[in-house]
Amino acid sequence: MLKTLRVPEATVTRLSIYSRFLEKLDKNGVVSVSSGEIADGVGVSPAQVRKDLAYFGEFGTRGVGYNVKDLMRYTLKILGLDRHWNLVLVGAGNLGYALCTYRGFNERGFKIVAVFDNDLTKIGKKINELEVLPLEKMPGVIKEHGVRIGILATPTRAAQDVADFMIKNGIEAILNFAPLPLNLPDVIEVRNVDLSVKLEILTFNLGFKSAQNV
Amino acid sequence: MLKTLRVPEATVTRLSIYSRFLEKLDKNGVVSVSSGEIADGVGVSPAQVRKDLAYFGEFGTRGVGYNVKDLMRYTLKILGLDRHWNLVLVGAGNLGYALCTYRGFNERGFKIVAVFDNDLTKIGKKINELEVLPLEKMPGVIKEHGVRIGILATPTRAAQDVADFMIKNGIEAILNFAPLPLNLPDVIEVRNVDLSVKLEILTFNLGFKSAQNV
DNA sequence: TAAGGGTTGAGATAAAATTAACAATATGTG
DNA sequence: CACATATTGTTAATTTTATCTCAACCCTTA
Repeated sequence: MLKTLRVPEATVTRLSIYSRFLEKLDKNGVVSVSSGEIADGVGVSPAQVRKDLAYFGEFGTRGVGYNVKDLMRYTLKILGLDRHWNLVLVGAGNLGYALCTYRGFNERGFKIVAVFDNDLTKIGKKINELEVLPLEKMPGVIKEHGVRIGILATPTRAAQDVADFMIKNGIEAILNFAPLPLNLPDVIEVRNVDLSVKLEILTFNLGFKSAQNV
Repeated sequence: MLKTLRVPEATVTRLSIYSRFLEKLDKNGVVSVSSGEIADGVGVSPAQVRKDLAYFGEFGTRGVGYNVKDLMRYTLKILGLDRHWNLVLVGAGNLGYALCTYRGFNERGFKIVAVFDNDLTKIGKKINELEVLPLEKMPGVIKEHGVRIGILATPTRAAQDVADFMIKNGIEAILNFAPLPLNLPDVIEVRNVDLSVKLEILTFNLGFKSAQNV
């Protein structure tokens, strides 16, 4: 069914944005939408929207546009969000705490089922209804909850070891918040969320702007 | 001096990665490095490293490579990190708290000088040595500390209004953690850190992988 | 039913980014 | 010094991504 050959990652990223925008439209009772309206809503071109969708099929009606609810469901399905995903998180520091309590994950069907840390002062503490567990409990949790994705929110120095440990226990994909390039087998999907990189894009652009004015 | 015409954003992103890698090499006492070693270290191709650097000048020596300390300084300078940047942060929730205490910002020369929130239960509380202030105090803080960049870590519903308020008070660039597209003047630099988008890239890829196997 | 306006999907075109190739240059060795 | 090896910077080729264009199609209205 998926006629996907190779989908640019930028397309997947935008699809995620489209789908959230469509959810908002749907919540507001909007029934039909055009590529131009989606484009305006999320800040891309209408052609881009249509091209992105074209990787996966034909979802609209010529002369009419797209049915909001249908397109929302299609996009969610394409992203693999027509189901729930159980996650594990390692690192019960401030960032780990924030991620555990982040509403945005739940809204998209993600559930953190366990939090791990090796810091004895953190083990046993509660984050919402979750108790912080020692790393050694991870294998059991992964099996029990069918976890395929792990979130890495440890200090930088621990990140590589923890990532290796996750993989040894069957984790297939890692969302990495530690600011270092992980060295992992190619079959493992890794995406980095580097909190300061985007800040540095801002400072680069501000600096460039100043230079232009001189 | 900068022979910059138009630099791809991906190049700036990688530059940020390179510069952190170079800092690590420097800390480890490494004096000289080749584009191939940088490439291996951060997971890109050697040609990519050289091309990226070529946007900004000639920093290496043919047949030899790059001086680590020099290249580190050049990359930091290009990114605008040869100075300190004062930031303001709005939203004293769990994410705001985590960002305030995030070491990675400090390490790169960023300093959050004030935290704002309009939630009366949060105003007055302390995050490290910073007191959470009401939004109305922002104009003064921005002027006093020469703040040009704001971090937005509010709930989604408040994000647009807060962004408008920041801009009205002179903020030129925003790092937005709220999962919605902000509608702002073109002169304002905005970058979004969407915590769940990258998770959705992972689920997309996991789903796609399964599909391939069928 | 015919005409006009709107919108998609897809192929053609253009632009941008990445990779490859190689001349130029440095170092080390006999 | 001559030669072999290493590595950059730059140009060209390739690949990838985005934009443009327009036929096909839907809907409304007369």
